[in-house]
Amino acid sequence: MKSPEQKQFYTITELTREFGVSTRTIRFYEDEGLIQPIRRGRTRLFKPSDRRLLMLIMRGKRLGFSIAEIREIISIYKEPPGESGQLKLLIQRVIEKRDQLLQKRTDIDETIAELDQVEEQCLGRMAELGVGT
Amino acid sequence: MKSPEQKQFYTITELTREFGVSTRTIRFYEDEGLIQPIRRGRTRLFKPSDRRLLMLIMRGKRLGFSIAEIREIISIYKEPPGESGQLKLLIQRVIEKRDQLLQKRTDIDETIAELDQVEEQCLGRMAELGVGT
DNA sequence: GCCTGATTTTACTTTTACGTAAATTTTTTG
DNA sequence: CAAAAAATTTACGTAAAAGTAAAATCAGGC
Repeated sequence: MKSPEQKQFYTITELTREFGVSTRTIRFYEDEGLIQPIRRGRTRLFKPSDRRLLMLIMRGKRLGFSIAEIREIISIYKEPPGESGQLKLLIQRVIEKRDQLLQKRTDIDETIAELDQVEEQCLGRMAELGVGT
Repeated sequence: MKSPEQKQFYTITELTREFGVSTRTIRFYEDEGLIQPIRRGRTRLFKPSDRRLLMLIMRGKRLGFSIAEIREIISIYKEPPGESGQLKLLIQRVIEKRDQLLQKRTDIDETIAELDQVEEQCLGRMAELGVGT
């Protein structure tokens, strides 16, 4: 059995529905060089690899990365490990990005901890008032 | 002994240096109602509480939250737990924000895992080449 | 008390990430 | 094949988050 729904190609509107964005947005990402759908005539055809790139892009957006930063991240995945000097550079870039992400995770954990405190206070106050949750 | 460097007031330039932003940025946050420094004449004086708010703002920015979203988060902390209905609403808002943050953390963990893989491949390739890290 | 540098206000500009509209294909469907 | 629906190109518009410039004002040191 093949994996579920492994389509050859996706149309632009299929992808706008899946990711909840407009055609303008997807074409914008193409203009920015983040994806390169092939063409049949003028119409764009998106391969599964384009779809995976879109998933990466959306994830980057959720994390507050700019298009430029998302481009960097994508290029890290693309880079074919070549010559030794390049490899060292690539590792440097990996380390940088990971540090950024670790900082973000710290920020998130702190914020969640604070929100937990607020919630606890609320629940305590509600218990005092004799209110059910 | 008092805690280290507990100043009464900070000037705008002290804060720009500490947070690595411009005066324009700090005034912009004031215009947006995120902070409310007091005035001596026309000059702004920032209290430790304003400084703490700026820390919250910067953290929000690092996480890719918009000014509007940062305003929401700040207002969660400010909200004095009042009446029962309000408390329930506040808890709802806490839960929403926390869900957003948990999603972000998932995104981060996935991205870090992928970066780790890239790094491993690089290191493997370098070992093949007989190159030291 | 004046000079120098910091601060403020006002207003126009810029960049990013798309939105929107119009005119033109292109594709699909009856 | 004709009509409708979908996709494309081109171009201008916009909101958010500041940048920047100019002119005026203020504060602190000598």
